[in-house]
Amino acid sequence: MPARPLRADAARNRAKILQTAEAVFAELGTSASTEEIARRAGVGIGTVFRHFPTKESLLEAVLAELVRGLAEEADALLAADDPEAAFFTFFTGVVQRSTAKNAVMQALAAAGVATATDSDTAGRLRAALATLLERAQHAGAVRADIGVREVMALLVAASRAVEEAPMSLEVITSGLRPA
Amino acid sequence: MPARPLRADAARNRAKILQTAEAVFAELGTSASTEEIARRAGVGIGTVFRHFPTKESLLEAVLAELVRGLAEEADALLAADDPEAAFFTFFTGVVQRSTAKNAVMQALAAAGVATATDSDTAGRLRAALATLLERAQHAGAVRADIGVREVMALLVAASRAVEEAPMSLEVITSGLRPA
DNA sequence: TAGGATCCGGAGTAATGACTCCGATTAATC
DNA sequence: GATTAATCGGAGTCATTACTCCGGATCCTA
Repeated sequence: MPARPLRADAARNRAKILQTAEAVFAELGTSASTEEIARRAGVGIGTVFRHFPTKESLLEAVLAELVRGLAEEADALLAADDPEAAFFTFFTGVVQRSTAKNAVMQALAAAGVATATDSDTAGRLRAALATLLERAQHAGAVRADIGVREVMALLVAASRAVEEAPMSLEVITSGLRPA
Repeated sequence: MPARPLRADAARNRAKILQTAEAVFAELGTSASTEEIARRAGVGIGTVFRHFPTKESLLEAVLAELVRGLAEEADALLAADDPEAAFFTFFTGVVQRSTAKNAVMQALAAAGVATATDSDTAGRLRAALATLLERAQHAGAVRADIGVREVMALLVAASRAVEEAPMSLEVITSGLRPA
């Protein structure tokens, strides 16, 4: 993306910071200090702020990474044969894997997804999810009166609830099925 | 509760602070500053800290108030005839009324309810909710494989999801019904 | 209504956290 | 290996907050 490619050490640090930030935000919440992230990443604070001039921009970058992962997953499932399995695999998969990522998921919800992430990726996720949903609805596996918006809200809700009571996921997915 | 009753102005201020704090936490999140609360309540910062020596203690007090309200509501519904209506009235009522209180609800969930509140009130809520749930389950209106823990987790989850997508409440309550 | 106990207000303190700056360091190029 | 431009590290700045302290205001009692 930048006109000149990053120097080797710069690229290494940038990746390390991003990866560490994701872990720290997940563990300590989005209010974790930038210094903590720098320490764990093994770099100076200055380095963090050169790559991400603002704490918010760092959060956005982490979010973008997350959304990209989700989008890839959804894309992959578009090829599946069984629309019901595809949809519910995505749903439960995301929820179960996000057990530790709730702080970020929360920020994701608050930011409305689209605004915080580069809209290409967010759009891809949204589009893939929309297709998964439509197919599942068409196959009669998911109630017809909800949209992508509801599914995303319920994804976030389920992710949190599952931490408190794992059975919640079952309740929510069962609620997604036609009455 | 205190050996000596509070002076009139002290009692007035205490109540005003509690009430203001609930509103501010709901509007700005639990990270809202104590000064903001003091300003809106029309008292000095010192006054806030005399009544609640710690910000955390203030949050706990607000939480206790909230839980007390919920407990009363649940108690009131114990007298109802129709177990199904009683349970779902409580559930949807709490969710819809909590639209603005999510920050506190969240803290409530994080604190595990029982720890943060004086356990009497929390216990009362828990007991009343347990009864509502059991009766509804006995009447075949709610799936039998969940407990109070799940219901509370889903209450919080639904409260958040409803803000993003109102239809989510429908999905979750429908998931609570037997398969 | 006077006296004393209680309570109030808000300037001040200490700690924390986001962000800046620049001398030291390192990677790319010859 | 020498040069230079990009990058790094972390001490320092500024703003924000939770919390303290005490002179003055307010309430209760006799």
